Amino acid sequence: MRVAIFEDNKKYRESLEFVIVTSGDFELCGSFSDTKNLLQRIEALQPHVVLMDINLPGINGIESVRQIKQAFPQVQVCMQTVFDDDDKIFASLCNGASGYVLKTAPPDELVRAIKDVASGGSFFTPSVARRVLAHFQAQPVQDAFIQLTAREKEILKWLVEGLSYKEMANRLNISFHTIHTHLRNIYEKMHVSGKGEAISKAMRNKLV
Amino acid sequence: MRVAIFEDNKKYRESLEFVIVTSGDFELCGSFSDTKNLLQRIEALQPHVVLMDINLPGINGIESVRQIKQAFPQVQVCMQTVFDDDDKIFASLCNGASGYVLKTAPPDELVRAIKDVASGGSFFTPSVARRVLAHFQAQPVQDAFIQLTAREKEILKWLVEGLSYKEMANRLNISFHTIHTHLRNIYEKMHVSGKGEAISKAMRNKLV
DNA sequence: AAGTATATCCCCAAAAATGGCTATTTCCCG
DNA sequence: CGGGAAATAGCCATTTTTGGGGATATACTT
Repeated sequence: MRVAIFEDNKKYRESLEFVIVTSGDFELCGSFSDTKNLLQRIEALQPHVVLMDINLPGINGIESVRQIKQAFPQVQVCMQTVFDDDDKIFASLCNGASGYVLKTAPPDELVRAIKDVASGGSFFTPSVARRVLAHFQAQPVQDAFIQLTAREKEILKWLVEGLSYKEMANRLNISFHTIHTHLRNIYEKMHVSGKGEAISKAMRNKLV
Repeated sequence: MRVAIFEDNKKYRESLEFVIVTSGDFELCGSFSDTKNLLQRIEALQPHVVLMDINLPGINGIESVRQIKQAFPQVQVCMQTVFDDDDKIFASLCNGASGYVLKTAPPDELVRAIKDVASGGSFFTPSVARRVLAHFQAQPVQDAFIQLTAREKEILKWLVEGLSYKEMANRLNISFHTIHTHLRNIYEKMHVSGKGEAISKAMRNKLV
């Protein structure tokens, strides 16, 4: 298991190196203080996992992970930082990072994280996991009591796709009038009065 | 650290009990095979962490976590299942679960998960973490080159809100015909042919 | 000065959507 | 068995949307 490090703080970089080489499970294939020639280095070293500091001089860690994942999708990147800052977490994760470990984490958590991401899983340090979770739980209050039947959901789905009554009737092999009736019922259940409101409410409430 | 278990499979429940009592860090305060009198039990036992099977008879685990978190927000719930099914993962997490451990996970992972959630963090088993991550990285392929003018964006916004041509005309103090013209231009720029497609494309591409 | 983009307005006619009302069949529940 | 939900289908009339032609004014660019 080949691991590469990008970390500008010399002290911390050396302690990372120590953890990696003494873990017994990894081979340290590179350790750098900046992202110069980033892609060439990755290309040459062929690491399985990259440990990347989120605050690097020059091109920062967030942009780096994007570049790495674009050029080498099979390389897994695990981010590291002292701060657990929302924006940076989400920016990193959206750009392709597979893990996020705080620098305050104990060595065994780091080892664990590397193993997890290398084997195709992901690892979040608990405080980061908590923030990721908050994102899901902060979803806009859904109108809970919109209870559509299976048929109605299907028709709503096609409505959102942009089909007309006629097209839906053809697609589902039922009469135009039936579509009409269903849509009337859907609008009533959703408390809306037309296509426009129905579609945006459906999308916002994830009814489709 | 008080831990309660809800798990209908007797064998597995007993092995959970064993892990909890032998870990040395936890006090097993309750172990149940169903969710009868759920809230009363929680009330009486005052657990710090609840281990909840996602597939329980009667009221299922997903509904249970919702109820627990609503009545006792300070109680941390960690979900367990043999399946790592997308819908259930997200339903649980959105309903307030703080952790998600597969039943195939080794005991030390379970212990770790309980400690993490008890201390205010969250824990995802690596495969679950990977799926959570996938949700962030699944950026809808944005149609990059839809260049609307400010006025067009404004009209599109109201269209998504569900306003009719007439209502928009009133709102913006311009003629119905102007709305008509703008929408024609908007539809052409967006490569759509009607309200329905325009609204869903606008929402998907975050044009509004 | 000519050309282009933007916003505004208008006519016409066809196509689509909506709302009120009724009706049949099927299937499930008490 | 009777009642109710769900899916199906229809009639009628009105409103809304859409696409095809225009047109004018203003501002900014070349």
